[in-house]
Amino acid sequence: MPELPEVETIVRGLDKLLPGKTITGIDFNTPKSFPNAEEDVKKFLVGSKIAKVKRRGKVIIIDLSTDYTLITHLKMTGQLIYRSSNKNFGGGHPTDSLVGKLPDRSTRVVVDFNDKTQLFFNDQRKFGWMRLLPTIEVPNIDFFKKLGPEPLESSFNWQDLDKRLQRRKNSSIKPVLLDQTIVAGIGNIYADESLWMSKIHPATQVNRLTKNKIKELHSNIKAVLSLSIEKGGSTDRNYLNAEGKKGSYLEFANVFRKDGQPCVRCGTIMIKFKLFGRGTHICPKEQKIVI
DNA sequence: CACTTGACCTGTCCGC
DNA sequence: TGCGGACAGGTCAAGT
Repeated sequence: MPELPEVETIVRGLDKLLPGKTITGIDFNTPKSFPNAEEDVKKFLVGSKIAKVKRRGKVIIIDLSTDYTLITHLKMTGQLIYRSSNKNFGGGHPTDSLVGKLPDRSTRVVVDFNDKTQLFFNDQRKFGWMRLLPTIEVPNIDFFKKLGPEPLESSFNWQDLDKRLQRRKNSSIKPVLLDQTIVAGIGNIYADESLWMSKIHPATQVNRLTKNKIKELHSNIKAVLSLSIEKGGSTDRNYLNAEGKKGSYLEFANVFRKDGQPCVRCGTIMIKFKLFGRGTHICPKEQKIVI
């Protein structure tokens, strides 16, 4: 589910809501979703205060005031939803979020705070996880060690992208964009969108891309991710932000889930097909494979 | 090593 | 309505 813009939206929401709160309890019963031993988690977590919520790539990092950190990967269907109270739900209160009463059957973890508010980690497909680890260990986990640069940092220039893409010069561009060790945070939606904007066929070999195309792709990746953050991310089916609300980026998408509709640039009917196991959307006229 | 495929899960949608 | 199959935004491990 969530890619960089969705994770960024959740993080911004949680960072406004959580810092300063003290954890008074935590409950989880799906070992896959929280692999630490329950007694360790309770011992190290209960009584500590939330210091800061941030992210790296698609991983959410919740720093505690102790030497511990809670990290979460939402994978396809994970949600982190904060609730100040359940008592208004089901009654149609105008400020209610779009989810119903929590916990529900996909709730994997519940964190309780001192002011009676709660954080729910919901994950229908159980691909996601939450882990508690010493803060000093966070940069050492495999995922972070191999992770590529943050595409929205101003230091990430087109030459960086070029150099990293060339490590996979015989591969098609789309799976390379999805590879988190090349660039962090791009997923299926924003790969399709940035390739459409750059008029690049997703199966094009990296070594067939001109420097100008890579320059264009670099700037379009930044543009697409920034616009989506501005719109609160993409809600296709599962995604909700920290307050349980949807994102509206898909209303502004040009190609993702737009198969059967005319391309806004040239009017050609856009198509969807499977590429390396992923649903892939293109304008068949403007995105041609360069041989 | 570079590259591709399948597995991990559950829910939903579509065609018969 | 029921049933089987395909599909879903992400990563890994295992295969070639």
